[in-house]
Amino acid sequence: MKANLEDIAKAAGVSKMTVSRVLRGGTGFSDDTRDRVRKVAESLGYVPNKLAAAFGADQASTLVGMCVPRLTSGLFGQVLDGVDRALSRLGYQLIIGANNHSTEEEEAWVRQIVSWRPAGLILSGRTHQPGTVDLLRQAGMPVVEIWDLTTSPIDMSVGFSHVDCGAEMGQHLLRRGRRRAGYVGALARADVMGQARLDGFRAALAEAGHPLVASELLLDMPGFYAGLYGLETLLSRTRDLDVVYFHNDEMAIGGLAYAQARGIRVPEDLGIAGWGGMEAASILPRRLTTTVVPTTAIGKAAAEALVARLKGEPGQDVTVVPTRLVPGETG
Amino acid sequence: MKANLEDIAKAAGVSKMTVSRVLRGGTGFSDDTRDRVRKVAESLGYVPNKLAAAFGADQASTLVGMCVPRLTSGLFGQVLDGVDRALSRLGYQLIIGANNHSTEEEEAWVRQIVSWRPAGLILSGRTHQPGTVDLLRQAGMPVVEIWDLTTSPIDMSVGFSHVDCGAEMGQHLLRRGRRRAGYVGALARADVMGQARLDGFRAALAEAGHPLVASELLLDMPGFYAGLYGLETLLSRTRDLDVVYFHNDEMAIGGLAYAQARGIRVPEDLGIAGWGGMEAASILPRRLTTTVVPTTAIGKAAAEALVARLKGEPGQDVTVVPTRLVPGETG
DNA sequence: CTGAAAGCGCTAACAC
DNA sequence: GTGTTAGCGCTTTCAG
Repeated sequence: MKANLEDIAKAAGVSKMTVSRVLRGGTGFSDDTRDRVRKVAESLGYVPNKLAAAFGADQASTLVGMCVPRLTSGLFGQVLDGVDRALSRLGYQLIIGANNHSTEEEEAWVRQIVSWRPAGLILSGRTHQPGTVDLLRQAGMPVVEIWDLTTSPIDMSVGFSHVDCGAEMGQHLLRRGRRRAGYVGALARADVMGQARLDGFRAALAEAGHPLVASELLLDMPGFYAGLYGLETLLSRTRDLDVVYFHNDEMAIGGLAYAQARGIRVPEDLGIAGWGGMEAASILPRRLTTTVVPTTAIGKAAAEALVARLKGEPGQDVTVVPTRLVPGETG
Repeated sequence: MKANLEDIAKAAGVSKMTVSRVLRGGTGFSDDTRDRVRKVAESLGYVPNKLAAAFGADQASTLVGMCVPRLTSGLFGQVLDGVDRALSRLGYQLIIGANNHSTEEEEAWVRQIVSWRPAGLILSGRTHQPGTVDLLRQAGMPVVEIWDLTTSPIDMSVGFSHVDCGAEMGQHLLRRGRRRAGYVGALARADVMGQARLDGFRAALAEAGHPLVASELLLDMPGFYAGLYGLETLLSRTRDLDVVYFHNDEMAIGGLAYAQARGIRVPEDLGIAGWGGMEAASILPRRLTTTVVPTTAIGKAAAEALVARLKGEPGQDVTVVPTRLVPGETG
């Protein structure tokens, strides 16, 4: 990794500046010069130094940072995919981090990343440490908050309302005749967005006069086994339920497995509903009642909003993406 | 984002160098100076510029690049998680990219990332473009190839043998009395590691005198629905199978769903086996026969091997991680 | 169309 | 314990 612009310039008999212009595909050089410079660069195995470029220029790199709650979440994997595709197409590189549902960890990550002078940041959720918000406002760098809708973003927001998701599901289950609902969650209270769905769910039920009967908030990660175990625990406390809403589809599918193992008929004896819209929900023998979230579209929209802002193009500060309740055969 | 070392130096009445030493937690300053500098830095809202630091120092940043086949793969999400946890603990930041199972896309990504002068790179798979290998060797930067075992890595390798995975599963199914096996894959031939499992599987069957009866290689992503559809397609061509090996667990579970929908009894009428060890495999009414891959451990080992190399600590060039065939109730 | 000069913010090396 | 000097590789600005 030795050759730099100077080396190429010498070998090609031009100045550094001309080499720089040629290699960045600018204008202001003859075809002859261009060909000569390119050939020399190639033969020297030149690799540009973006560290120097970003530093020397105006301090803004083509790095974009993105912080997600967990890297093992299937939904966030899809969001990341949407972001990555859009960003790499536009010439940016993606730095990622996980905050483990902690705003403190998020702040630590943001401090690290901001010192790389990224072009922008994508954060998950609307809840942050005050210090994080101060830092980002002061840095004046484009920030997109995704996943959870906020009407007063730090800068921009792409998301949907978790409260509404929960409320809609509550109303749907009530329409289906369910009257005694339970809830199985995970991550304790660390996941504010899961909490928001529970809040919406609870409020919708209460409003209709059929309040939530019982809930079980596990400490675990929201996986298949947690759902199975969570339903078992919930039912050991209260048998008298006619439907259970789960933190997400993985857990709901775990709940389904428990019901099947115990001979509990779904949906006859017990309704089951999930959230997220994982692919497996639609191929189950009985399709899972769930809320489909447009994950990849959110990622794409976030990346594009960020880049639009960087290019000075007009764009919306708040983008609401629609979720869709898909009635299945389980509730 | 205005304050720099100079500003702090002036306000604290010391030199830039002293500020630099204090802020990096070095030695060579009085307690008094330290406290004063820290206070000033804090009050000025100083954010260090890693671009300048990495550039000015020795050209090696604390950035680590990692390229995975797909960001939507659950298994790679777990690997990323392992890498991220280890790396962030050690003070590095993670740049990611997806190559969509294409070595050409991988090379384009590597060229972008190398120009950020990362401390090291983690690549997935052992197959790369010649240009990629040349570039990396020339750059002399630590590289860990993960997932697919190679005894002649570019630099280091952490993985296991996909051929062995397939062979083991073939032998296991033969021991269980299966004689007419089929295979359902995805991603056509783009996924060389899935191909390797098929190769191993096929060879084990042939060796025992019960060669593979039929296989169906879909173009799709290896998901639940692809598995369902793939089994349907395979069986429409050949009814006479007593077991089917799938590209991964998602697809196997999709196959299970198809069998259930069609009244095909598993494992009586048809055995089903997957690969990967996703959590859902173990909570199915009939636990899926599969191969468990230590995803997070691979990520952790890769990150640690990289950092050991950076610190000049001795380490192994090739780390073999064991996979484990878990006999379930489906095959 | 091309080049020279200046400087981005930081750190290594050395001097005091 | 602290300061000075030099320079990393590039781009911006301005001059020709």
